[in-house]
Amino acid sequence: MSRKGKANLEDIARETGVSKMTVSRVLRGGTGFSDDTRDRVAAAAVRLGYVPNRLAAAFGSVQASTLVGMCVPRLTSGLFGHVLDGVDRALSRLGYQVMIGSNNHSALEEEAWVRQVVSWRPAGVILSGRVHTPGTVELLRNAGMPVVEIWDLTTSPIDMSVGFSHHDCGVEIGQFLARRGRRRVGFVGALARSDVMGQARLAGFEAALAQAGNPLVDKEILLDSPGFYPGYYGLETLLARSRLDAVYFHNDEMAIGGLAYCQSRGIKVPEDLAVVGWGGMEAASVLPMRLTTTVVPTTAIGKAAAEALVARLKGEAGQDVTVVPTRLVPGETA
Amino acid sequence: MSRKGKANLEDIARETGVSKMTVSRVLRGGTGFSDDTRDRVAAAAVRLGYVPNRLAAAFGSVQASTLVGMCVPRLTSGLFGHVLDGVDRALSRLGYQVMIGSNNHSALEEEAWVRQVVSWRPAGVILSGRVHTPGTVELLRNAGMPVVEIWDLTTSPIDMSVGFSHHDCGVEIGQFLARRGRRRVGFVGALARSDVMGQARLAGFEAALAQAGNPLVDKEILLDSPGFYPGYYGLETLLARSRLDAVYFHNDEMAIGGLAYCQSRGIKVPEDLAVVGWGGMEAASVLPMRLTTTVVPTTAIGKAAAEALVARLKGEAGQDVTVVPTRLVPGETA
DNA sequence: ACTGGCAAGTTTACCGGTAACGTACAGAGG
DNA sequence: CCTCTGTACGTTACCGGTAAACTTGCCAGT
Repeated sequence: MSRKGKANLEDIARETGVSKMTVSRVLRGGTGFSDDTRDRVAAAAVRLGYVPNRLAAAFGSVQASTLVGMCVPRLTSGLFGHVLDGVDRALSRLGYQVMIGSNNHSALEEEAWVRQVVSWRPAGVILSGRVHTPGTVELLRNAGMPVVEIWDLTTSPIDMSVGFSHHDCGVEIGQFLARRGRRRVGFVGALARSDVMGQARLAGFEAALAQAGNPLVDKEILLDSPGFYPGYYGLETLLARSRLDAVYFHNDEMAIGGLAYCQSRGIKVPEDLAVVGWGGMEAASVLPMRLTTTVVPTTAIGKAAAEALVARLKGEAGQDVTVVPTRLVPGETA
Repeated sequence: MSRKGKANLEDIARETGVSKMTVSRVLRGGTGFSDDTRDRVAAAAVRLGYVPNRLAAAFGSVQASTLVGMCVPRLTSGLFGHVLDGVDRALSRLGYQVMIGSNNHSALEEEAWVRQVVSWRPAGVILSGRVHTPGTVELLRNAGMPVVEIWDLTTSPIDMSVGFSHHDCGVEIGQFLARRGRRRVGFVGALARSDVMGQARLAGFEAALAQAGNPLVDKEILLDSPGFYPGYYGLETLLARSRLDAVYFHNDEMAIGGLAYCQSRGIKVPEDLAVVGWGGMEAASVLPMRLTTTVVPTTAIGKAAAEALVARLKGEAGQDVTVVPTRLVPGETA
């Protein structure tokens, strides 16, 4: 055995009396060897406790990498956990491994991550969002590997895009509230400018409200991360400033926080105030009062992204832009 | 430039008029070169758009890998999302990359994942739980790399262990309910036998109740995954069978489902029925009624695991077993 | 008997770094 | 003037697999 005490192809070759290359072909399930050779090689591999070396494989030939990089804004987000799950399931079934990263909603942190991951020469990369630094784009273009941008659809992707339009989500809710006769509408958000996609929802929302003749009355956008407490206090702040009959929240967590505030102050939902969230987190559907929200097909997006990536790797012709539609699910809060 | 159109060390060396090795040393921030050489090499690297090749680096030398594998039971779990975040933050700050996997609470799936990840010759591996197949253990021992088992503490780890005792969590809640005078206690769980750690909590819970003289009256363990609906219907089934004054749930999601059931049936919590969860999910603390639960320091566990791993890699003496204690947080439901 | 063709291999030349070791040169010390 | 020492590099030999080209043996067809 080699000096590291670990068996390699050459050790198996020596054991079996064939060449290294034949062992390589057998272990990768290729052709060009007899059944007898196959069995002897396989037996020797088990006997010697051979562990394949994907480092050497990926290093030696350009297109042998089975590594895929995936970057999400925050790993603690329930939604992205499901996206990640969809990606991981689809890819691991096809023999790929996933290297993760998070960018904290920052294009700069994303570039830093891309720089790291590209140095591993992955087969492809999945990014979240459509906003990237010029450095990121250049790096990925030069690398010449498939790139899938998920979550926020873009018509001019770096390479491929899978998701839906955040802007349209906002429009849909704006129209929905207008149809329901809500006239004094507000918004509670978080992460300030850094969450570009939340901003897109707000922009669509404002546009739809303006179109309907009842522009957004007031908004409260916290610097915090979009959780329960910011929802609670954000609504408190907003209602202290403006009289409203409907509030659209950054996401379901914040909306639930808002509902808690309403309950604590005796504000009747939906009579006095309509509450709408975004995302479709599981908890929202078992609350005493089912939240009106936009359900995002998280796992499906992950799966579709993985499949688009692999299709491109296999040279199959796929579409560059895949729309995975969201669904407005009316609950009891609006 | 080389045939692939991408610059490598040799291209930079040619540009700069030094050797490949000197370029390598400069780019890795070593010693043995003049300031002038450093500047010229760095400039050439930028000019040629050099992208490091970690594949070659990790392949060429045994201890150069900056890859860490991390396997969790389910990527969709909110708790593990936070653990993953803790791991990722700590490791990426130190220049490591994380390769993820999920095993769906199955030791066999875990072994399949370990087999894949080990073939990338990572610097170390983080596993969730203490139950592994003999194949997994052998594979990791032979690989001779640091291994951290997190989440469920074990006194005889493969290598290192970071977490807490699930059994003790169960004991603590059992004693807590006994102290509060609950006499007819039940349990609602999920995932049947496959979630070994949930089983451990149940075992500790039963032991503590028996010790207190009021053994567990009844339990309902579903085959489903531990979510809101299984909590709802699990409690319904259990209460149809047995009269109870307290129920311990597999986790907070299920407990919240149980609370929803209580609300829908007019069961008064905690007067008629005490409800206790496990995990400390954020949503549980903003419900109309704060859930009594065990809060698990998820991010801290991830961070501690990452730090233990890196300490071992750097040859620093660290402890093999790190306890990250959980905290029983009494709410309004028990 | 000769040739062509195929299955079943072998041989060789890399891939891009890094460790280990070798060496040229400048300045210090005797 | 010569040796010694340290700095700043250069050279070489891998790491373990893969692609591509080449060889061998066997059989069928003419």
